[in-house]
Amino acid sequence: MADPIPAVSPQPQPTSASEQGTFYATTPIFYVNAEPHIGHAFTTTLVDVVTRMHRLQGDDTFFLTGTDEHGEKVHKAAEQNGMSAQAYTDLISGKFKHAWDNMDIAYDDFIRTTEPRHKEVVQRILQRVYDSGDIFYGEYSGLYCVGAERFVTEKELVDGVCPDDGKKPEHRSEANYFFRMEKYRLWLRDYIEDNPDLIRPERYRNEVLAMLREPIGDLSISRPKSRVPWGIPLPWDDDHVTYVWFDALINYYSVLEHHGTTNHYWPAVNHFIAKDIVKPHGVFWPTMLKAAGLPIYQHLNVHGYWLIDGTKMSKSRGNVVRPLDLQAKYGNDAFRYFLLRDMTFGLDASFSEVALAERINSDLANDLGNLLNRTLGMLGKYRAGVVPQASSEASETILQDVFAPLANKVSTAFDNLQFDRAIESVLEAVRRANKYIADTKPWELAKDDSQSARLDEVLYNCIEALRCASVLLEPIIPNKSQELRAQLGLTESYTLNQASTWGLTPAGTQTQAGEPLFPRVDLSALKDAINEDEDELVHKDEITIDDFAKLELRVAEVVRAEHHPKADKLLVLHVKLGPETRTIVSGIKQWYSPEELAGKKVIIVANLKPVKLRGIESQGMILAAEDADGNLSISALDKDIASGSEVR
RNA sequence: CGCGGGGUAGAGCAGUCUGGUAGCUCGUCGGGCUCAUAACCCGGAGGUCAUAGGUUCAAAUCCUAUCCCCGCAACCA
Repeated sequence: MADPIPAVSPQPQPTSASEQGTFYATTPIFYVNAEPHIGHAFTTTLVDVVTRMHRLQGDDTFFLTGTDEHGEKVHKAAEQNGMSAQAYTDLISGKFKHAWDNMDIAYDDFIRTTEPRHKEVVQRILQRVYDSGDIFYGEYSGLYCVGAERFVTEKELVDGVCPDDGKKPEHRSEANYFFRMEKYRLWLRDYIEDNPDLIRPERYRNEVLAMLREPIGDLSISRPKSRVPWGIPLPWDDDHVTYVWFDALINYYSVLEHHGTTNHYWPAVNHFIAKDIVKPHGVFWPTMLKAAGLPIYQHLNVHGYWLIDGTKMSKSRGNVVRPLDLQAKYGNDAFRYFLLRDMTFGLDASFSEVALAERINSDLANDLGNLLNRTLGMLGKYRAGVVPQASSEASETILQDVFAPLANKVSTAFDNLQFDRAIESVLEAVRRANKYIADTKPWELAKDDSQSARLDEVLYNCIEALRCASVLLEPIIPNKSQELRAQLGLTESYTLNQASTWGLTPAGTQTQAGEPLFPRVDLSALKDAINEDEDELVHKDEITIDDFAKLELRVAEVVRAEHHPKADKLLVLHVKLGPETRTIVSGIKQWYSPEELAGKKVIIVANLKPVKLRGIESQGMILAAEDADGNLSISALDKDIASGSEVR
């Protein structure tokens, strides 16, 4: 592999452990009841990167994303916004599309489940499964909560009443169609046992296997149109619409049907999802496919969550940094690089602006960007910016040897979902190139005319290292990779294979040194800014004395307190308010024990509309202060005063 | 006993499946270099691998128990 003679026309060869050929990758279709957030952005970016890597390998790829637009919640959200369901879904779906376009997401198709091309396929598959006898009509009878407009389970009930509205649910039965999912449970279990790579990483495979140890029941797949009008009608019964999964999951398949490429791409389908939807994708979807007589997907790849600043996102602080704003602030490429580099696939990772900035500085600015800068700097000074002819007899092949196995290594790591390691291996090579410059000392070679050929060789090696690194990182930082090569004077695109082939930059190429590829982020300024933000208070709109007069604040004496029987974080306080007694449910269990509250006088909001909390009515609210670190302290009175006294 | 993840250097993490010299990045300290974006290169310091017990010639890794942290879900009025 360490061929000292630069290859002139390398033969393309498979570079990866994965089969060359087709690669079909999907994100989930995102539900349109909220705008895109970091989670959506991550999955989509991930799939974009993976697809680009396969394209670089020469695979025929297809990348699908889209939006899930049916269902009760969408219907309601549209009503609340005073819009038709269609107009509402158009709006939100457009926001997703716009976000992806802004982030250089190169999807091949964007499916919306409200499109005719999708509906048609869903109905066809439903009919097929219905005809084969795996869908049956049943009365779903259960406890229906009118206030919440949904069925509740026995388990959910709190003291026999609905956890949502605190009223007793009524018995109701509803006609539903069911998919005989349980019938396929043991088949699926065996299938997963026989295909260890079906669900990855292993922890999620184990999780699905655990689900399959117990009966999974049959899956309700319809809702009466009278109650949920926004959905795909069942082909054999117009009074019912398809419910959630039988509609949504099929998108992965319906798009290929629409394009007539099912046979081509389907066998290579890779689903990428976050860990919250493992069950539908790991259990519902394969049994649905099986029942429809379709082959099972190749891989279900499950990633973890991005935690914001380690734990919580605090609404009370004005400084909550929204990750998608940072994408705009630091640029798509740096943002993508961070997302892929700083998460171990399958595990949760922590997102923070400082971590992002540190990653940019160390990897992209200091290592990669600076390598380009110093190389072009020397080339400009010593060779007028023209790529020299490297000697045909290389005296050393250090860098060449470092990059030679890299395409394979990166490709294999990608196949194993080890994106962070793939990136790290490229950066290792970049660091090696920086060391190479320190070791060979081109600035000294430049002073000695007899070393001219040696200097040519060293400079040429640096340029090749940069070219190769840019190709290897292209799926992750597509724009900056091209920019890097543009500075090298290279405009053509390369295959992954050519990232491990030395000598492809033609001698005589005129380089175009430009702005630093990734400017360094001023970390101390950033940290100062973050600290300042923390000190700044965010004020609400000014109110008048009349606004304030609406509040009825009173002194209440806690008679006794107890743990809420059905909640982790709530205490139930019995307070005396002058002649009255009241029950107040409060989320302060983490900070106060029932014993220490007894006898305390506190300030409460006395005219707050009562509400049931986990089954117990709360008739007021205790005033308490919470700081940025989550410490909580309830209001206290300076001197003893009669309970019931009004506070102004 | 709701589901799940984690505890490895000051910080962030890999390594655990498959036992065999505890590793990476950042930070820090010292040195070098001057082509470069206060960069880059070399070296040092810093670890009872959460705890206890067990298996083993050998345990971060396998087994048992315990403690602590976190996420999801249900409720912080």
